[in-house]
Amino acid sequence: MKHWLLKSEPDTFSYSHLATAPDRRTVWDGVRNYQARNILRDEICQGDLIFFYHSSCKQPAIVGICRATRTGIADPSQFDPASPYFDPKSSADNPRWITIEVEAVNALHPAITLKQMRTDSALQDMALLNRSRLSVQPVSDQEWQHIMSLTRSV
DNA sequence: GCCAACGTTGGC
DNA sequence: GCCAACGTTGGC
Repeated sequence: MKHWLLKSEPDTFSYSHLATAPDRRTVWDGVRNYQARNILRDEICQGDLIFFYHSSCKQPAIVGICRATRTGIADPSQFDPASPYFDPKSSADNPRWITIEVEAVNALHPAITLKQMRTDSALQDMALLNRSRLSVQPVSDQEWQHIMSLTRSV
């Protein structure tokens, strides 16, 4: 099983939004970057565990864990003209944006802040620190285990 | 709000 | 296919 990291702006969709959603699940819509799409479409497998990261906020941090419950979903927002993520160049028989469904597993206490990760020698190769704009990222087994050792999931 | 990094668009 | 212009992300 591989590990991943998803970014979300908490003002838009926070970990607690996920944890209180019906079935604690949501379709991860709105990703419109091809590299991120390729990871969602080709690499994340059902059952994979994923860090939930809060970006563009006061304290950027990994705040929870979720699990990929379904894969290969055509992002419904690409077909919705009222959505900011509408893509007129996409079609139902050849959807451009493929995503996953995720389910909340646990919040992390404490959350692991970006600041803390930046100063942790075990985490210097993290994509988060080096490919900071990518909104769907791989997390190595070592990085995952290390971060888990710094916190407890509740 | 600023701005660096970097992805995308479109003219040529 | 190049690359300048432009748009977006996201930390600070």
